[in-house]
Amino acid sequence: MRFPRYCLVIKVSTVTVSAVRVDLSLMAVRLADVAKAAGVSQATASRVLNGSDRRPKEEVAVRVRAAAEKLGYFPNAQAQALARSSAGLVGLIVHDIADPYFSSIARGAQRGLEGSGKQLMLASTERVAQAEIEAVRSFMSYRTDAILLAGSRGFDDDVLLQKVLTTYRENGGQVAMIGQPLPNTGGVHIANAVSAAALARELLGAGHRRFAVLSGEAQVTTAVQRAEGFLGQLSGAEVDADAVLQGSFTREGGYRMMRELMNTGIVGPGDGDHKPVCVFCVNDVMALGALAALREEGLSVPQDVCIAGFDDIPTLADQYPGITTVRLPLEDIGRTSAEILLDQAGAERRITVEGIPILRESTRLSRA
Amino acid sequence: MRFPRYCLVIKVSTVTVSAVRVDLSLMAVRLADVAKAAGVSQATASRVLNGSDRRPKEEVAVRVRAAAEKLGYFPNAQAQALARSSAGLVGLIVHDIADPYFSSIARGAQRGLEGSGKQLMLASTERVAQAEIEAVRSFMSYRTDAILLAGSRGFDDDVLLQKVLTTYRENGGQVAMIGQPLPNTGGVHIANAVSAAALARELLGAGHRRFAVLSGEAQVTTAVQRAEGFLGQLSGAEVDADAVLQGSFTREGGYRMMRELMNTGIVGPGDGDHKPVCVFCVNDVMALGALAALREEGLSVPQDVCIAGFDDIPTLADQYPGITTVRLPLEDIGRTSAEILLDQAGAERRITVEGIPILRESTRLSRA
DNA sequence: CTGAAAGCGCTTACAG
DNA sequence: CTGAAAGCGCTTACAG
Repeated sequence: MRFPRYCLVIKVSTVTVSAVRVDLSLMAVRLADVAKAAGVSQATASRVLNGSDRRPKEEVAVRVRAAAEKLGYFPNAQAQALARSSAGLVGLIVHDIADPYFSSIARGAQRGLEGSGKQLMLASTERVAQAEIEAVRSFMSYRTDAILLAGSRGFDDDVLLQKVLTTYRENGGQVAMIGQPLPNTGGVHIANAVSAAALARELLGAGHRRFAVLSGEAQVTTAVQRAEGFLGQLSGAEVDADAVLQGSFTREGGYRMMRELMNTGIVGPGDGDHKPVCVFCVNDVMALGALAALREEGLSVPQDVCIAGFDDIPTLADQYPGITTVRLPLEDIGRTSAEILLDQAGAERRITVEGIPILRESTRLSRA
Repeated sequence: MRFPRYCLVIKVSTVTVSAVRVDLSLMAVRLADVAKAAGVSQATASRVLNGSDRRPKEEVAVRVRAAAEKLGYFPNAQAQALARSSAGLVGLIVHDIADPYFSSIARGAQRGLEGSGKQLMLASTERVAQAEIEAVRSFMSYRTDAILLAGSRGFDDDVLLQKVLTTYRENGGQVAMIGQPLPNTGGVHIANAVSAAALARELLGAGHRRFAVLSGEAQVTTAVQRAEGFLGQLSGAEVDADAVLQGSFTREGGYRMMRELMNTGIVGPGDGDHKPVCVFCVNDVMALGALAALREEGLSVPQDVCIAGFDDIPTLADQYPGITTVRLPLEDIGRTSAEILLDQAGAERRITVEGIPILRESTRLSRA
């Protein structure tokens, strides 16, 4: 948005004559214009309009507000940011805004910011580590008051990421992580291992004895923790998984690994004698991909194969049969982390949330 | 992010001694610091670092870049915005970022901005007209270069919204609409009526003769246009819809209206003699809600009832049976509208996209 | 090619 | 309570 510099404000209004619109406004109204119109100093106008501990006399305030209203004054947030050394901005970094996991969190974050006067800047990094770091840099340039980082990250990226975040914090920026925590960083931590273990316990309790696990890349901490938590619980019950695969932490990854499970014969049409294998996918999106592979082969859930995910993304509400998962209060998580950031004192506050296993049709055993 | 004002930069670095980290950096590095370190004027440093038509000598440039790198300089985007009268920001306003329709568009918009150096500001308005206007005001304050408005809006809100957008444009801001166009506004226009008519044509061609339409609020232009386009095509074929309901343009709305359809007996278990009713929901989310209602009553799709939506949100890929819909290239739409904004000359450019009917299982007729 | 200086639109000690 | 003035960190004519 470009505002010409040297010109007088004639009048801010639009005159419509038939189909012809004559535009009379030439530039944005500045605080100085409002002050002049109200017959006060710029300092006073600022105090009336944009908040201050000093409260001008009500009579003056009324005049200023009237002038601002009449001229259509909008404070220039950039100038305010510069003068105040605070931009009123919060940056949110997600892997993919089109992924329901992240868009739910984003919605929560947006809600958490409501009424705070802060605006959200969004960066969707497409899971590229470099893009994530670029996003942090950009947010630093914009002097965002805080940065919210959502999603699991790998060990390797951490060095660079941490370095830049450290710089950010040294300059007074706040950081909150969602999901996987980074050292010295507050936010909402998801108890992946424990929650996955709870799911395994429920599944065992429901009578399952045959399992497979579809996990994500070895560097994706979240994937690893979920898989390990799940497997740990199994071995505690003296149960071994038939297979543990490792692939991409995405829908496509779930699809491919399930295909592999079918190719190797670990998963196939039920013979009525054995219990179906219960396949734990370390996130819901992967479970959806796995399901697509099963459907292509005409295998039915839960008769031939049982399936479980993790996250309880909103998409699952429309799945039929219902898919067993671990419920995470995604929107709340987003909201809470925004609130943590807003709460100055809570800079280092860290909250841990445990997921709740939800057993649905997809893991229902027909025979005891 | 708060930067203390009166202090010297000692050194920007982090010394790690075993587990103890000693923080030596005290404030953000300014351009003046870099200039001094490199032994040049601030003007020269600016030209080297932040772009300009004037190109300083390479030897000097090298020195400046080295100093910037060494000190860890980050340009202050707010100051740049103030000096340049351009913030490098694009505002995106959606109804609900957690809705796949909007999050797909958001992803596209983000991609369209990639490499342009522009950052995205996001506002999710929860379908509250007032929030939408507030978002525009806020974006105006931040002097965003452009605003992208996604989603259908009602007639009533338009007056206020248009007024504020007009002010915005008068100050040089660009505006693009996605979906429903506003007068004098460029962007990506969705040909709702035509596309819905095309769907009706396909459905008729597939042998359907009994229809019901679940539409959105009367003020939601998109809903009205889709319903009318669909019905218009039917009457052209001398077919009357059994029912046309009007409710909320949401998943919940679809659910309720389908319940009503069942209560009034318009939709029910197939008797094998009649063709099932084909229910057209004016968007996919509504179709999903309608489907949920059908499942609760144990009705099957497409045997008892056929169903069709509109949008082809990514969620549909995981529906089984597949749901007939009208495909909109959501991500492309977002990307294109961002590109339109980036293209200065194209301020008033308007692109129209037609949806493509995709017939899937949910409308398959078993008998010819 | 390079630098001194004004200006972007605000806020906020500091005086009055 | 109110105002004059300096300052926030940049960019960019304007001279040299």
